Amino acid sequence: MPELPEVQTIVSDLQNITNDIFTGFWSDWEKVIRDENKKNITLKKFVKKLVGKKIVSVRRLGKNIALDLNNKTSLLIHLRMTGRLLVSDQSSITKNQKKYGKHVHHIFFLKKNHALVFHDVRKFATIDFIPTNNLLEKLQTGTDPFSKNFSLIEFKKIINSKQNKTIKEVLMDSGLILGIGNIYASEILFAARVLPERIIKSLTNLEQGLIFKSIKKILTKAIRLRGTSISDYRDSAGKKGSFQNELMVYKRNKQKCKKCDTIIQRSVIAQRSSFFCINCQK
DNA sequence: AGTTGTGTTGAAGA
DNA sequence: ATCTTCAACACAAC
Repeated sequence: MPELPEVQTIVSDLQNITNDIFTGFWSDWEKVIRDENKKNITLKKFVKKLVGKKIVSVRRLGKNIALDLNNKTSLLIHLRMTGRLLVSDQSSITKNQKKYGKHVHHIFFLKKNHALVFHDVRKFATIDFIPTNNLLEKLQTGTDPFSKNFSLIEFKKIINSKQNKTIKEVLMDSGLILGIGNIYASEILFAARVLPERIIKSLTNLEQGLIFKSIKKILTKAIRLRGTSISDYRDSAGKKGSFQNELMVYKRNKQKCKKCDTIIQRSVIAQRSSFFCINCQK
């Protein structure tokens, strides 16, 4: 679930740990810890590089969380599907403890906040240790919807580079636009009154403008409501967001449309579930 | 009880 | 090169 609004919420929460210092690290799934060339780093090496370093800033880069350290390196964390980063003030979490919670796979120990606990059911999340200067070149090349560059003209240029793709695929292509996943793609297209299967070249100028506006509107609202907690997503205090209460179509197939009572349908586009109202969207 | 679907993304295969 | 498929893993729902 962590798409842009969820990652943004966590990054905002993690401003609390800026200026804190790493005192240790534990992991039982070290294969996801890598260097800038995506090569695995041994736990020993990683700990040695990390301990004593101060967190100088926490940033969102697409769906990634960057923790910048005071030695010109950064931890680039991607939560993938089920990752959670929990700031713990429990002194009960100690380095000597043998067993943590069932799905806790990494723990960063901190001087002031005790610990940053990394919970990940499916173990897909990644931790990359990268020189801060090389961070941007290691990332997806798409434009962030909240960057200054993301104008209507730029948006049109981006989507029209994929004339024969469906609008839903293009919205979710992180090489083009950053941060939109399966949930928000469906919600944005409902707000824009455009069906997800529509091919780019079939979209009118008006529809492209509506989709552009809906991207900002839906993502902004979702950030305000601290994200969508359907299954795994939690903020850094372990609390749920509340955008799941505002979903118009996502996972609402066979239910009535909140606007017109038509039954919401599900279809598969590029191997991903898509949800839409055949009456509200054209 | 076995099968299917799940938020992501990059690596492998065509 | 560029496109599609699949693997990484655990679990819930059917």
